[in-house]
Amino acid sequence: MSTIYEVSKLAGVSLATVSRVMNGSARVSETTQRKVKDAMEQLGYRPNSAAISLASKRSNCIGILVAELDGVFFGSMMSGIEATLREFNKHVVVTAGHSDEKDELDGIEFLRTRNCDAIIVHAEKLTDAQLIELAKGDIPLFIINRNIQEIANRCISLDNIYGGYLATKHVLENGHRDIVNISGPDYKMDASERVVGFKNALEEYAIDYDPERIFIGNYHQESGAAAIDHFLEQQIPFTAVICGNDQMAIGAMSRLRELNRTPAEDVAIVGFDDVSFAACTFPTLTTIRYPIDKMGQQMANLVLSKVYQIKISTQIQHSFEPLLIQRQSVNAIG
Amino acid sequence: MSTIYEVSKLAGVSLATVSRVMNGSARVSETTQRKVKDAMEQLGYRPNSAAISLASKRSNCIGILVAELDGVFFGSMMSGIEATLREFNKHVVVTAGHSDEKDELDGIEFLRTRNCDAIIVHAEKLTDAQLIELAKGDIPLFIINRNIQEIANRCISLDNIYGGYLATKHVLENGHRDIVNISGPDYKMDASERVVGFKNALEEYAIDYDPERIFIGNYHQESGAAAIDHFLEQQIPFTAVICGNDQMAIGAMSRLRELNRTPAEDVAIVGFDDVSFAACTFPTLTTIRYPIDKMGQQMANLVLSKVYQIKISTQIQHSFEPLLIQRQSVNAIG
DNA sequence: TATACCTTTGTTTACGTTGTCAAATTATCC
DNA sequence: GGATAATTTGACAACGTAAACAAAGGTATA
Repeated sequence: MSTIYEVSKLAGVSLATVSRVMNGSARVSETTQRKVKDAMEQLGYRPNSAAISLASKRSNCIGILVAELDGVFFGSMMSGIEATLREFNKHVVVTAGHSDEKDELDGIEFLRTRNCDAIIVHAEKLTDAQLIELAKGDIPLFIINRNIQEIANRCISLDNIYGGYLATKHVLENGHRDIVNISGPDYKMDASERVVGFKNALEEYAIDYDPERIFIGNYHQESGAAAIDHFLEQQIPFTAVICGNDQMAIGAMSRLRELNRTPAEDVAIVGFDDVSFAACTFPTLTTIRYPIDKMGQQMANLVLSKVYQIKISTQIQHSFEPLLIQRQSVNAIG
Repeated sequence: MSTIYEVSKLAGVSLATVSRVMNGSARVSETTQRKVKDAMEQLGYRPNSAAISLASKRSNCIGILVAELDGVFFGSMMSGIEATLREFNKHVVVTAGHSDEKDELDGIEFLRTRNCDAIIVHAEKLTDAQLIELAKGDIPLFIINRNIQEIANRCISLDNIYGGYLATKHVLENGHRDIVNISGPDYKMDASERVVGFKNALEEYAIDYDPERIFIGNYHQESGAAAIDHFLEQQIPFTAVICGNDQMAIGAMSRLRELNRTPAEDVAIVGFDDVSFAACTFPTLTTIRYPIDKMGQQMANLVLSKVYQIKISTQIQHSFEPLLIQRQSVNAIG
C-alpha cells in the first residue's frame, strides 16, 4: 500500500501539497494538481483513514444504536441514514441495544470507543435523564424517535400521541365502541405515547377508559396473538383492536383467524408504522404511517450540518406527523 | 480526552506498560496492573481507535455490503454477524449495493478506503470472476450466499438448488401438476439456482419444463402480484405457485385474493426464506427455511479465525441445507 | 558465588496523515 | 522598476498508540 510520501516523491512535490490536493483544503495550481493526481493514479494510492483520523481528529464515522439490526422498522431507518451520509463520504457503524439498559449503555460506550464523530441513538430503555447526561459527553449525541425538551435540537421525532389518537378515532368514527389496545412495552416511550393518544380519542367520544382493555405486548408478532388470547380469556368484549405496531397487528389477525373470528368482518384492526408487508396482509392492514426512512434522512442531514458544518439546502424537520393509511382491516359497524 | 501518555505519567510507568495492560499483549505484574488500571479509571481514559489502527495496522472493523439495509433477510444476516463480532470487540460498517453493479463496486471500494480488516459481501450483480479478482486485493474478501469454487474457503452458502427442489417436490407430492414459478431476478445467482431445483423436481416427476411458466420478478411484493396477473393474462393454468422468496409469495397471495382466488384452497403457494412474518400470513405460508442468521454467525466466526487468528471452538460450516417448513398454504389435490 | 535464564519494565521508533508557519514565487500597483 | 500583496508551495511538528529492542531485576542452577 502506497502512502502520501511516495505520491509526493513521484509527483515531485511536498507532502503538504499532496494533502491539499486530496481534500481541497487550499488552492493548488492546475499543473501541480495534475502531477499529483497522475501520481496517485499510477501508484493506486488509497488514503489511510486511520492516519487521517489521527491527524485530523475526525473519524468520518457515525455510530448508530438501534434495538435490533433486524426488524423492518430499524432497517428503514438505517437505510435512510446511510444513503444520505454516504454521499458525503461518511460511514455508518451500527450496533444493537436489544432493548436492554446495559446493552444500550454498552453499545454507546462501544461506539464512543470507536471515536465516532457522532452517535445516533434509538434508545428504548435509557431514560431522558440518562440521555441528557450522555449528551453532555465529549461526543455529540442525537436522538431519533424521542423528543427531549432539553436537547430538542438534537432530536427527531414523531408525534406518537397523535398517531395513537388517529388510529383510535378512526375506529370510533366507524362505529366501534368496544375497543382494546395491544400496546408495546410500557417502558418504551413511543408505546406509552400511543396509548395516551388512544385515551384521548376515547375521551373525545366520552368513553370511559378501562385499564383492563390494554395489553402490554413486546412489539413482536407473538404478543399480538397472546393479547387476543388474553382478552378472550378475560371475557373482555371487543370489536376493534388498536395495535402498537404492525407486527403485533398481524400476530393478532393471525390468532383471530385461528379462533374463527375474521379480521375486519368480525374485528377491526389498526396497526402502526406501515411497514412494507402491511399492504399485503389479508385483509390489508389499516395502519398509521411512520415515515421512518424520511426521518432517518433528516437525522443524517442534522448530523452533517451540526457535526461537519455541511450546509444543507433545506430546513431540517425535527418533528413529524403520523398519517392514517386506510386499507381493509376496519369495517364500519352499527 | 486523556491519552496513554497521561496514564503512564499518573501511574508512574512507561508507555509500553500501559499499552501492555490495555491489550494483555505481555505479562505485567499484578501491582503494576493495578496502578495502571486505577490511573485509567481516574482519568476516564478511553483509547483512541485511530491511533491504535495506525500503529497496529488493523482497524478492527469489518465491512459488510448488502443489497439493502432494510429488508428482513439482510437484517437477520447483519444481526447474526454483528452480535458475534462485537463479542470480540470488532465493529461492523455497513453499506448498500442496491443490486447495482456500480453501487456494489463503489460500496466495496468505499469499505476498502475505510481500511476495513475484512469485507463480507452479499453481491448480486458482481460476477464470480469479478469477486475472484477482488479477492486477490490487499484486503480479505468473504462471500455470503454464494459458493465460488476458487475461493470456497471464503464462502458461506446455502444449497439453493436443493431448496428450489424441496419446494417444488412438496407441491408435486400434494398432487399438483400445473405449477408456475415466480423467480427472483435472473442475474441473482440464488434465484436462478432455485429455478434449477424447480426444474429438477419437475423432471423427477416427468413433467415437461415450460419456460412460459416462469416469471422473473424482483424479490419484492409487487412483483409477486404482477406475476399472478401475468400468468392469468397469458392464460397459463396453475394450481401451485413456487416463489423465489416470501415477499413475492405474500404479494402473490394478496393479488390472488383480490381476484377471488383463495390461496391454499384454490392455489398452493410456497415461499422461500421463512422470514418472520411467514408464520402470520393467512393462510400461514409454507416455505423453505434459509438459516441466514446462523450463516451470519458462521461468517463472523470465519472472519475471526482467518483475519484475526482467533480460534473458534467449533468447526466452521461453509455449506448449509435448506429445510421445508410446512404450514397451511399448500393443500393436497386430486 | 557465579552463571544463565526468565520475567518485568523502559526506550525509542514507526505508523500516514493534517495543519501551522514560513518561504518562495507570481501578480499588482504606483 | 521597485515595493507590496497575493498566491502557491515546502518543512516540520503534532496526533496517540504498537512493537521491536534493550535493560533491569529476580530466580534457579551448577
